[in-house]
Amino acid sequence: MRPQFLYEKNLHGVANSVKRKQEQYRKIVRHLYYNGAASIAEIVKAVKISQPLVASLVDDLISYGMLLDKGVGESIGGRRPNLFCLNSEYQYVIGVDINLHTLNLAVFDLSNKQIFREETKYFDLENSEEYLNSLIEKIETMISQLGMPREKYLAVGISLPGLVDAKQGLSHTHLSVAEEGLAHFLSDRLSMNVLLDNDARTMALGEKAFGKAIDKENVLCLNLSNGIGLGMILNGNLHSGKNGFAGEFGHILIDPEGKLCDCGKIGCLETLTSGKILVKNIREAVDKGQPTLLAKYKKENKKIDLRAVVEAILQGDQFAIDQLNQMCEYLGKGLVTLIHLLNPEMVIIGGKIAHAGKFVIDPVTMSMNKYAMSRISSETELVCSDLLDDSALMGTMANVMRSVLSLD
Amino acid sequence: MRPQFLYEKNLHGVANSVKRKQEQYRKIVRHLYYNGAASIAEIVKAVKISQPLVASLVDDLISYGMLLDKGVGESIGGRRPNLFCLNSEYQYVIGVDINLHTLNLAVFDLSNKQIFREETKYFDLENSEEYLNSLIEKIETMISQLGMPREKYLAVGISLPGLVDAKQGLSHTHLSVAEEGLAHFLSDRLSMNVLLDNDARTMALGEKAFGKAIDKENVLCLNLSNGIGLGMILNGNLHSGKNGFAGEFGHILIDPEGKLCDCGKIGCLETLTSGKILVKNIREAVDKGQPTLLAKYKKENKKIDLRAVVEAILQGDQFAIDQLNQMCEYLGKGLVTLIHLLNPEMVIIGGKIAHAGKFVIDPVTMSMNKYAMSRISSETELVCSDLLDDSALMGTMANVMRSVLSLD
DNA sequence: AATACTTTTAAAAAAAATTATAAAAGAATT
DNA sequence: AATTCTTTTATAATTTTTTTTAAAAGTATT
Repeated sequence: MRPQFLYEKNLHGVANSVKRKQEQYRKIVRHLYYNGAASIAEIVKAVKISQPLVASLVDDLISYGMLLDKGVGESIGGRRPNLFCLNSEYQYVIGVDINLHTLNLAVFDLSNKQIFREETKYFDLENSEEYLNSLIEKIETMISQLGMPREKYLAVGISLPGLVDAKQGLSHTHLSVAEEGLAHFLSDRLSMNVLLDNDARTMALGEKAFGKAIDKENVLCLNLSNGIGLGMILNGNLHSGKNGFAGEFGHILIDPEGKLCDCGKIGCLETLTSGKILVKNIREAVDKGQPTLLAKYKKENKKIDLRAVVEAILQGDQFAIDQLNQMCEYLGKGLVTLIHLLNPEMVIIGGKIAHAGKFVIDPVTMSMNKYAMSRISSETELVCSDLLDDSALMGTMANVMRSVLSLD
Repeated sequence: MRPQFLYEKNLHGVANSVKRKQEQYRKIVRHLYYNGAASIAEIVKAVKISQPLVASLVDDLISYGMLLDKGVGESIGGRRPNLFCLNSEYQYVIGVDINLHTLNLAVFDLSNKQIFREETKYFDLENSEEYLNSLIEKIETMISQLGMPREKYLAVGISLPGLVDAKQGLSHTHLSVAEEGLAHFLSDRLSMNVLLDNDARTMALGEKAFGKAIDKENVLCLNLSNGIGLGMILNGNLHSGKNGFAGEFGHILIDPEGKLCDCGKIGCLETLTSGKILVKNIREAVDKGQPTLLAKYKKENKKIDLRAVVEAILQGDQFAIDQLNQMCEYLGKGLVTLIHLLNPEMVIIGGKIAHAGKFVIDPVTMSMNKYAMSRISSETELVCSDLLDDSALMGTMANVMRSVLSLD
C-alpha cells in the first residue's frame, strides 16, 4: 500500500480501517517533521499510540521510503535508542513568493532545506494571462532543471499580496483573471496541488514554524514594506476571518482629520505610515534640497527606493532616521489598538523595513509606551523578524506542511 | 465505576484504558448535550465510534443514571430508533452573573433550563472580603433552598466585569482581594469547581451556545452597557489572548484630539460612546431645559439612568434618539476597525443598549457603511442579541459545559 | 569487573474495537 | 395482505491495539 495521506485528505469510499491507519501514519510523520529525529519510545509518548503499534507503523513507513533509520542515538541511562527521521528527499515542496516587482522561487526538501533558490527582479505583478503564463514557465523551467519526476513534488505553496481567500484559493486583488480561481488554475496547469495565501499571513506562518513565533500561541506579524500587512496567529492558529480578509491593518482609522487613502476612506493608518509614504516624503525633501546621504541618488539621477532608505538609516543618516521615527509614532498608535484588542504575547516586524532593526523597534516601543495601557502592553514583546526577506517563502513551506500534516 | 469525567479532566495515575473510555463517554455526552436526543445510529455517525461499542457505552451511561432511554422515535423509512438523551436532572450548574450594581443567580439543569433564578438589585460590586462573604452567603442560601446535596452541582460558572484571567482564575479589576485568586478562593469556600470569565467573553459564549452565533465561526459580541466590552469568537473558539486581557475595545484610539479617558489615554472609544457618556450628556441637557420625555425624571427628582434612556428611545423620544445616533456614529467607526482586522461573519450587540434594537442597529450600520471598505463589511451581519440580559448568565452555563465536555 | 538499575525493543497474551452477519421492526410497494 | 426494502439493533467473528512480560543493551555504582 502506498501512503496516500500526504496527497489526499478525505479519501472517499475508502475503508475506515485504512483512514485510521493513515491518520496514525500522519501523526508519526507529523511528529518527526516538527521535532526531528526520534526514538520509538519518544514517538509513543508524543502520538499516544502503543509501542508495538508505533514500531510496526514505523517499519511500514521505512519500507515506503518515507522514513530513515538513523541508527543508535545517545542513551539517557539505559539501552541506546534507535533513531528515526523523515527521509528529507522523499518529497519536495515548491515555494513561490510573489511580490509586486519580484518573484522568489524555491524548492524545499522535507528538512526545510532550500535545494533550489531563485530571485527574479523586475517581475512585475499584473492581473493578466501573460503574467500567469510566465509564472508557470518559470516554475516549469525550474522543475526540468532539477530533473525530478512530478510525483516528487508534494505541493506548490504560494504567497501573494492583496486580498486572498485561502480556503477557496482565490486572489481578489492581483490575480483574479484565472476564472476557476487562481489555485485551481495553477493546479490544472502544473498538475500539482496548489496552496495559496496572502503574503502577511504566509509570513506569520513562516514565523510560527521557523522564526521567533515558535512555541508562541498569540503572535502578530507585521509586514512592513511599501504597504502594511498583518498576519495573526491566535490561539496557536492562523486567523483568516470569514472570507480570508482578516488583517487589513493598513486601513484602520488613525486620524479622522487625515489624508484621503487609496481605499476611499480618510485617515487610514497606511496614509501615515508605510514604506511608500516614507519614500515619498524623503524624495520630496531631497528635491527641496534636504541634506541627507540620500541626496546622492538625485545627483546620480537614480530613484530613491525603500531599500536605499533603509540602507541610509543603517548608516546613521539623521534625516532618514527622523522620518522613520515619525512614521513609527503612528505605527505604534495603530499597534496599540491591536494589542488592546488581541493581547498577543509577541509582535514581530517583518518586511523590508525590518532590516532597520532597532531603528524601528525603539521608536515603535516608545510610541506604544505612550499610547497603551501598560498592564496590557507590558505583556507584549516587540521584535524584528530574523527570517527577514525569507519569511514569506519559508511560510509557503510551512503552509503546505501544515495543510498536509494537520490532524482531522 | 462512577463516570468521573464530568469532574476531573486529567486524571492522574489512572490507566490509559480508563482515560480512553472516559473520552468515549465524553464524546457521547457531548453530542447529546449539544444536539439533543439521538439514536445509537446517529451517535455512531457523530462520534465516529462503532455501533456495538456505542451501544454498550450508552448502556453504561444509562446504568450510571446520566442518560435516559426516551423510547422509540420517528422512523425515517425503516425500524424505529430508540432515542437517548441526557438526564437533565443528573447534575446542575450554578450560574453567577456579577454586575456593578446587581447580582444574577441561576441554577441550570443539563437541558439548560433555569430551575432557579434570582436577581438582586443594589448588590454593589466592591473589592472587599465582605462582598465575597455576602456573595457566598447568597449562593449557600440558594443551595439550601433547593435542598440538593452538593455533589449534584457540577460547577459554578461566574461572569464578572473588568480584566479577568480565566486560565488562572484571577480577577484583576474588581475582586483581587482573594489572595489565592478568586476562583480558588470561591472553590475552597463553596467546595465546588469554579470557572471564571470576563462578562463580555461570557456573553460571547452565551451567544455562541444559545444565541445568534450558533454555528458561526467568527463572531464579535459587544457588551454595550455603561462601558463597552468585547468578546470574540475566532475560528470557532473564544479568544482570550495571552493573559485574558483581549477585548479592550473601549480603549482603542478613535479621536487623537479627544477627551481624557479614565485609563489615562486620550480619545479612547469609551470617551465618545458608552452608556455612561450617553446618560451624562442627557442629564446635562435636561438640566439645561432640553425638551424630552426624560425631563419628567427631573421633575420627580429621580435620577436618569441607562434603562430610562432606552425606554425613552423606544417611546420615540427625539432627543434621546439623536443622542444615541451620535454615539453610534463613533461606535461604527470603532467597529470598522474590528471588522477590517478580524473579518467576522457577524457582530452581535448585547448589553442594556441592545434593548433599543433597530435604534442602535440602524445608525451603527450607517456609520459602518460610511467608514468601512465595503468588500469586507458587506460580509458582516450586524444584529442585536436576543438573549439580552440573559446572555452573560447563559454564558456561564455554556462556559462550564464547554470546559467539562471539551475533547483533549 | 561484577552488580544493580535504566531504557529500549521484541514477542506473547489479553483486551478492545471493528467488521460482518443476522435478526428485528417498521415503511413502501404491489 | 403479502412482499420487498430500510433502518435499527444485537450477536458472532475477526481484526486491531494494548497490556504484559521478557530480553537486549546500555549506564551507574560498588
